[in-house]
Amino acid sequence: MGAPKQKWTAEEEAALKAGVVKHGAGKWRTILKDPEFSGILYLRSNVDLKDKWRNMSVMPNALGSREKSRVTLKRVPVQVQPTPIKQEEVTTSVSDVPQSDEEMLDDKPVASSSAPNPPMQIEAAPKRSIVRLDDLILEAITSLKEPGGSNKTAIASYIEDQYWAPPDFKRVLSAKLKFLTSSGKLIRVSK
Amino acid sequence: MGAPKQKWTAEEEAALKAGVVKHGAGKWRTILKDPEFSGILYLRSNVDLKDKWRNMSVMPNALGSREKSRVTLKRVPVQVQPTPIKQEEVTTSVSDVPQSDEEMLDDKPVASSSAPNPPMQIEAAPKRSIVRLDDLILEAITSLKEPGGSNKTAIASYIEDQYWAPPDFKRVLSAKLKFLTSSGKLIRVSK
DNA sequence: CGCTAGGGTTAGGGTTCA
DNA sequence: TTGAACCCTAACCCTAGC
Repeated sequence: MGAPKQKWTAEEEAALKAGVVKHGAGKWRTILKDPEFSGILYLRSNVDLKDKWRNMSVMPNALGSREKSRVTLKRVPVQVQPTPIKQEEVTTSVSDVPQSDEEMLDDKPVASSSAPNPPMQIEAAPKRSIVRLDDLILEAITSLKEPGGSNKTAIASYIEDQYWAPPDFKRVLSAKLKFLTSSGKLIRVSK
Repeated sequence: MGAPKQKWTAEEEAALKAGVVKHGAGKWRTILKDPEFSGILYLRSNVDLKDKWRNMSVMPNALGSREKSRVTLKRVPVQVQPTPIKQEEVTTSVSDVPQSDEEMLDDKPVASSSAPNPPMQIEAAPKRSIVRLDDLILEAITSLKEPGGSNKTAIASYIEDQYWAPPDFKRVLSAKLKFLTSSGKLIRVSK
């Protein structure tokens, strides 16, 4: 058969994201021919880009499928243990951040009054926006391509320029960047 | 719950084998739709076929040759790797179609004049080796010192001789050389 | 033909269960 | 503990419509 199956690397994903920012989603052939990305994506086809973008855009499990109380429940067994946070894949640049991330974004007054004994599992489903923010930051940094790392302001400007941002976005971003850098997920953010 | 685990019968296994002989491994849906087998395999899905074939293909206690590194590579620790080339993961999505285009690059001698790709500033993650591959190519060319530049086969041989190379290394190298020459980073010299 | 969108299929890691 | 059976889904294929 043909190719054994090539997993996308973080580098390639970053290039694709940057390419979409620059040329727009749907301009796969254009992105591929852009010298800025061809060096990284030279092994991929325009269709590969399209497919990858499609499943990158699929948000983590859309809730709603209540028809299965399946596997997710299963992984509760050991919960008393002070198990260290499971390490994520290291090859990712700004990876999906494990739980301890909430500190800055969780202001939500989730009104779940009569919860007798809330199962404080590590498992939940909240951090959608957090993952998203990681992606945006990555996108900003890769697009800005400033030697030595981009500064906070530039990153904020970039994101606000490309997307709609909520009123307190700067505060959130600031906290996020602080977390990412202090935890070693981002090398450094100048200034 | 739903599926109590359906053991495969000898008849089903025979049908699967015959199906693979007739249509080839990987053509699971095709096998399933073939009237010759659908009467027997009607309880199975294409995925079932694939899984069963995988199980059947597992050789008894094969301490697989060079494939043992798979597990080791799964989760890369956070640190700079001192080892030479380790893992490449790439390939075009070209199927078994005779890409005459790519073959034309074969045997074309090349000489250097290169420039490395700029690394990204996001975190010292184990990055995949586009840069390293450039270095290896350069090393090969300079070491070989062939007047007029080295051809692709010689470069591949040199690298494979000096380092461990993944199974589809030649394809990767081929694509890389094609990119480097077409983008002007390597100058092709007529033999 | 080349390209993109979108549905369909496969490959391979992971999980469950006897 | 092991391996067969089954699940999840990224990666890849096929094809209609332009």
